[in-house]
Amino acid sequence: MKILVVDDEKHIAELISLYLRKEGYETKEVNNGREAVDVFAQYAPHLVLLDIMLPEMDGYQVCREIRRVSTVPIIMLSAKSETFDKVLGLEMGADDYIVKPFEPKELIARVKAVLRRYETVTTISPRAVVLPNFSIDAEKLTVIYHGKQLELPPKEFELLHYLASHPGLPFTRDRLLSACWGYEFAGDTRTVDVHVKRLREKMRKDDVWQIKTVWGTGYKFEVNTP
Amino acid sequence: MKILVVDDEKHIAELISLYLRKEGYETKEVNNGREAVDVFAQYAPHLVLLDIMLPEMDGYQVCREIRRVSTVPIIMLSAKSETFDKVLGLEMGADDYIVKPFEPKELIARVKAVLRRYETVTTISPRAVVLPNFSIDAEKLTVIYHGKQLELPPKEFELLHYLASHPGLPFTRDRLLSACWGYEFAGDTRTVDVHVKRLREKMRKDDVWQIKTVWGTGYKFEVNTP
DNA sequence: GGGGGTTGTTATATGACTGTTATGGTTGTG
DNA sequence: CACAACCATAACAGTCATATAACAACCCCC
Repeated sequence: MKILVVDDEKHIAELISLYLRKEGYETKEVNNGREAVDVFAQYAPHLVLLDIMLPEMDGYQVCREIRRVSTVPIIMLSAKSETFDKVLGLEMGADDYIVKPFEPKELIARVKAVLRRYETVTTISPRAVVLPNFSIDAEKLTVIYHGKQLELPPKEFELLHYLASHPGLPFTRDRLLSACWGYEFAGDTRTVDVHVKRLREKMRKDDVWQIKTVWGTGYKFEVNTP
Repeated sequence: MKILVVDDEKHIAELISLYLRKEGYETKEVNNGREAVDVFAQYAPHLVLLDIMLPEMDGYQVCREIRRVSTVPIIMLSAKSETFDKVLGLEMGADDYIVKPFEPKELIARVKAVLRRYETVTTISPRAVVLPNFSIDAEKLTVIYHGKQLELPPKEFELLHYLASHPGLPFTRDRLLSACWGYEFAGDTRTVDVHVKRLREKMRKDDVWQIKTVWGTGYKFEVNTP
């Protein structure tokens, strides 16, 4: 389980990291808001610990940005002296919050609780897809790929989005045609091949995912989990 | 400060309006959901008071529709008898909620609280757009562009303002037409193209932002963040 | 009424995207 | 190992969305 720790005070971020690593989590630390958003897309963590007070972009804004593309659980952090608005935090999509200073125990307990809660909820239909160096924002109709914003033509976007929304599942060409082109599409099924090719040549070979050919059936979006 | 009051019972809407006007707010009242969404786009209020039970489209749906295009604060209203789902309301992006019947005092207090919170937190208000060498003041209806005050025709201004208020989000021509022209506009969608062209030729190519064409969809305002 | 500026429409040009086809390569099968 | 079925690729052509330009209608303020 990967956790992204966002705090402008380096030693605090490191301290938190330490607690989490002790519990077997993998962590990454960043110290400002903009970086948090960027690193989030690259790192694709399973949980985000997010301080409110940050340079450049505050925690609420970071939270909202992340929520644009992901339903990843977020825990907000705030110093006791800062006024933390719970309603606002929840509105922006935070899952829980912790007031600093906190006991290591409490931190771990909340992290575990949120992850447990999240586990049960997110099995269905993500409107946005997030993987390391790859995320799809269905609302903005864009793909963030290795830090760059990729603008794909409509059909390619739909196809990639559909496949990526159902990782591991193979689809027949007919299925893909009716899903992305519509039922009334009467053309050749080779059309799908061509679009897959076009997608493939825009993507690197060394990603953790790829569009695989399922011989005799069609295609699937596969994520390697090493 | 403009407040949009949405309630299907006319006399209740009027009553609420009365309280608010007494406090110096400008108000507009509508009595059903669909109208609320349309009027919202035209009226561009600073806050929305939104009843849950509405004909045609309930308050949750209206809330979601508004959240598609704006971060304006929204306060939900519900009769005590109705089951108001707080979580659902917050998920849809509401900022607060009030149970009817309520004291005028309470209403005003919450309105003020939400507006205050909103003011302090959102560094970029959707009513004013600020970027390097480019800022829009929606109150004064002016654009400051590379140090000069640019006088744009009304329609061009509204279009630019609407797009710039939602950076990164693509809009269909129909959506732009109803947002900037009003829902009664019956003309051709090509109208939008022409206005975009006119805006583009008034702007430099080397700005940090631009109006981008989203093929198959419409247009978006994009800010480059290198 | 006349003139400048604004707005909406239309026709044409341009170009992006899409689908088809042909060819050659790959995979599985007997 | 040969064959058939299937798939990858490239190139082409068609289609559709958008850009552009030119015109017509409108408004409003003198």
